[in-house]
Amino acid sequence: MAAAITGQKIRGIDRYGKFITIRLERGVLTVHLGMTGRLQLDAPPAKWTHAILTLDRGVLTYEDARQFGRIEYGPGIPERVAKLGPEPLEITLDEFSRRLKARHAPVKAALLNQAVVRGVGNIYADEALFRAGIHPKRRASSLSRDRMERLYRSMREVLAEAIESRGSSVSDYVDGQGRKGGFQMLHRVYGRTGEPCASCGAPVRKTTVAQRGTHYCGKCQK
DNA sequence: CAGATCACCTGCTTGC
DNA sequence: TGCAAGCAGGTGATCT
Repeated sequence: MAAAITGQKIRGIDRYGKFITIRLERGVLTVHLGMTGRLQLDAPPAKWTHAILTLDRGVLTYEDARQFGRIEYGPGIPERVAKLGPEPLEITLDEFSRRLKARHAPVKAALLNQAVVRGVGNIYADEALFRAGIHPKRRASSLSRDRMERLYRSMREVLAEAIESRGSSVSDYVDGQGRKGGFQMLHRVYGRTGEPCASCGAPVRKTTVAQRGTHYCGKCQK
């Protein structure tokens, strides 16, 4: 990969779901941060730095303690990435409804499934379901038209607000400039197990859906 | 084919 | 204090 990309200019940087795509002159670097990956400019090499890209101005490093992330290089984005579902901030309500209606899995599992929509992760699935008043284990196909619309709006609202707050720093997340995000302050259920629900006061509960920790209000979410 | 389960890793917190 | 277990922003392979 080093030999293939050396000397190429960076033509643009975009995002595709949870993937970061760095467009070069003859190919594309496709990056996924996994759980603990970080792309940083001018950060000194550390214990878990796996890639060092020397640029004309500065050094771009990839650091990842858990090593769940990856960097791929090819003529375009990989096929398995290209065929993921639509962007949640671009999809229409009708298309969103069609896709969820086709899923028998718990609605939270469907939201996390990147083939359904691309980009919704564990925090934002929990937060969107809370705002929509929908129980995470309810079958996606069982959602009424009204609930489907509430979930659609909540998902987009949560993502837009999280982006505005530059993400959620639950433990160690920092952006490319090394700054922590601020959305964790606005989480209503994620990481708030046992605390009173912001809406009704009942304690926030925690369960498991699709092998992921799942936070919800048993009283507000049906 | 959709859905469920497990595997991949390190590091931090919790409980005995 | 020490140590084992449990848990964490996510996919991807492999089962049923």
